[in-house]
Amino acid sequence: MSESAIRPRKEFGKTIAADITHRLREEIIACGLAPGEPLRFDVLRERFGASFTTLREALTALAAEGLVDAQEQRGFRVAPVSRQDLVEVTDARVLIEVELIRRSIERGDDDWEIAVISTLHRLKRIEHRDPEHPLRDPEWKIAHRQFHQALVSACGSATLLAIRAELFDRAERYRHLSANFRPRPRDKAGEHQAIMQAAISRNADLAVQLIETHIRSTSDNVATYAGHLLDAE
Amino acid sequence: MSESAIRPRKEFGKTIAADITHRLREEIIACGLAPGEPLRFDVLRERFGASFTTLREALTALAAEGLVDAQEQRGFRVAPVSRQDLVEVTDARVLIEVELIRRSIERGDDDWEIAVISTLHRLKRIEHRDPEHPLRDPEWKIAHRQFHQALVSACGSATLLAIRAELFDRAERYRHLSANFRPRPRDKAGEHQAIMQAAISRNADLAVQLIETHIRSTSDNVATYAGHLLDAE
DNA sequence: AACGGTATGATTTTCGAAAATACGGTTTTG
DNA sequence: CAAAACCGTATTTTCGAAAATCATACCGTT
Repeated sequence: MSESAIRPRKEFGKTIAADITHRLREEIIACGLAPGEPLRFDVLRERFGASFTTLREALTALAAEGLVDAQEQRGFRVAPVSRQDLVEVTDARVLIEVELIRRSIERGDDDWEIAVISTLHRLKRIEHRDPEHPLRDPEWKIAHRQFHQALVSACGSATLLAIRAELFDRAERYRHLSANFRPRPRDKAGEHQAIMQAAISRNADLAVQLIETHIRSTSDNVATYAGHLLDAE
Repeated sequence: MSESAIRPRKEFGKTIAADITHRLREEIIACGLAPGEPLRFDVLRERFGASFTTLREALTALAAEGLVDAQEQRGFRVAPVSRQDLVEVTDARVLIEVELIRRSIERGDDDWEIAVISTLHRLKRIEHRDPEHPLRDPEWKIAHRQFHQALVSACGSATLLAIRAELFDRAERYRHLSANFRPRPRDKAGEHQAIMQAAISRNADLAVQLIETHIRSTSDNVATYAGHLLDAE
């Protein structure tokens, strides 16, 4: 039953507003819309084919997520980037992700172990198939996100998971920002493997330490190779 | 120059949407709109005097804050309450607030100390003036919020402060929920005083312990006296 | 009576026009 | 000459009507 010909757009979610929100979010994270760039309605209207009101709703939602900056009576713009913001996001991620990993290792059942193992497996297969700059590959991005999501999925708190997801998105935008200037991705595959093993063997202290290093070194990488973009604002 | 006759409403923020968002948030927190209650546009339209679109924008923003539940194609409703949600909110608050108190005590300067002392002073004066159920007094609510805000204000992370503020709002709704059934407020004044002293004397471990107890006992109170409302959903 | 499908009314969602506001360049005034 | 006031344009913000969708009651069939 192919409905793809019937519904022209609206790939995600039932309402147009939810779909636009999703597409805008993706585009901001991927830096297809540059940080600080003004988001004028005429432009968005043409680009996304939705009306003022619908776009406004999407922008409002993204403003609450921290990806868009709303200036009352003066429109919206893509949230600017800065060293300070990168530090804050990294810091908050460590605080929360560390706690969620601990809880997941404490509470995770068989399904959790299976999810962690299988998402890592898919991630590795994608990396093997195409070992170059992974951020350019949408499939890698999804698989990477799902592996990290699986790791914390057994924490038992939807509230903290939602907060974590927002911070993950904000951090991923910084990764994209530096992707064009980074010489070579470091050994992420190995790190992911080690994190998985620590988690499955219920070695919470080790998993926590690995995750913290993983997050911080990614952030350091961004600060190093995209530094010129962070100060220019 | 009294403009109050010119602009009929719009007390907070420049745009109507921001104002409606603010008023709706207050009303949901104060349980003037009951948890789970459907938010139909006709009703809201009459109550707040704004158009569909403007209301929709406000509801979208509040949905991102976790105070409103958006069901695609089936409208909005006030976010439901539950024991599970109360536990999650309490838990997340402890995790974050404890960390922010530590950082504030570490980094707070003279202005921070002054803010902590003066906000507590105002809170105590209001309590002294009118020592009965404080949640009914809007001034007490504001002063109470400002004291707790001041305590963490020197943490240095706008990102974490924003998350903390959302969780504070969600927790305050639960406090209102149980306010009508609680026999007598316990000795909050004394707790606040002790927290202030621990913070000012830079005794981080003590301050952290007091804050955690403060948050958890408030939550326990809610669970005890509003338990019937939490299970009924 | 039970079931499935359909028409009807209620409600949400989307749209583009209209009003309100900000921006930039020009003139006016002290 | 500098600063303030003005005016036209660009842009955002708000509105209510129109389209889309959902919920319910109704009807015919088994």
